[in-house]
Amino acid sequence: MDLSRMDIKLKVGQRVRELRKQRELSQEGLAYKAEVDRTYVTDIENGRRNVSLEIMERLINALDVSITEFFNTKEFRK
Amino acid sequence: MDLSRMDIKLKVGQRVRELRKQRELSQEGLAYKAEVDRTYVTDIENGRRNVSLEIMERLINALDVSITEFFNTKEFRK
DNA sequence: ATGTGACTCGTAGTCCGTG
DNA sequence: CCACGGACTACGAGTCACA
Repeated sequence: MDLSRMDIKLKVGQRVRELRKQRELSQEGLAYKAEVDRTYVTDIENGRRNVSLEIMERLINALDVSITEFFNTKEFRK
Repeated sequence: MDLSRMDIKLKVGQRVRELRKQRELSQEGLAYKAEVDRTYVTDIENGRRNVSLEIMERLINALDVSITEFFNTKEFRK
């Protein structure tokens, strides 16, 4: 898979899923912590939503990671 | 200034401005490269807009920096 | 427990100006 | 060159029934 050409929504979605699983959270659990709808998390993880900064912040906080860490993977390094 | 409590929109706005000035671009020049509206860049830099991922990607590309690097500052490390 | 289509409603994002 | 405002359109936020 060519990471450099993958859509940013997909990259973010995969990163959310990766971190969520590391924390052993369900989509429902993450949704609760981030105060968003369960089905919205599904959409985000599957790259179907063009999320805004404020939602990103809530997800990242709920995943208990810094913004820097969230984007510190090879997928985001181009 | 307490960086940890500063809103993500303000942090992003400041980072855009910082990188834009390093590149010696005007807001208009950046807007042109990122294919967004001139007035929208003003609002973003001043932390008034809740930008989406796709617009973020366009701005970051226009600033010629990776996503990882964009968020790799102490403001985003919490 | 996750995924999907179809919604409503507010705001993201554009375009016209001003000082 | 930048900040700001008004008016507009497109799309993100947020929810639901159903699978």
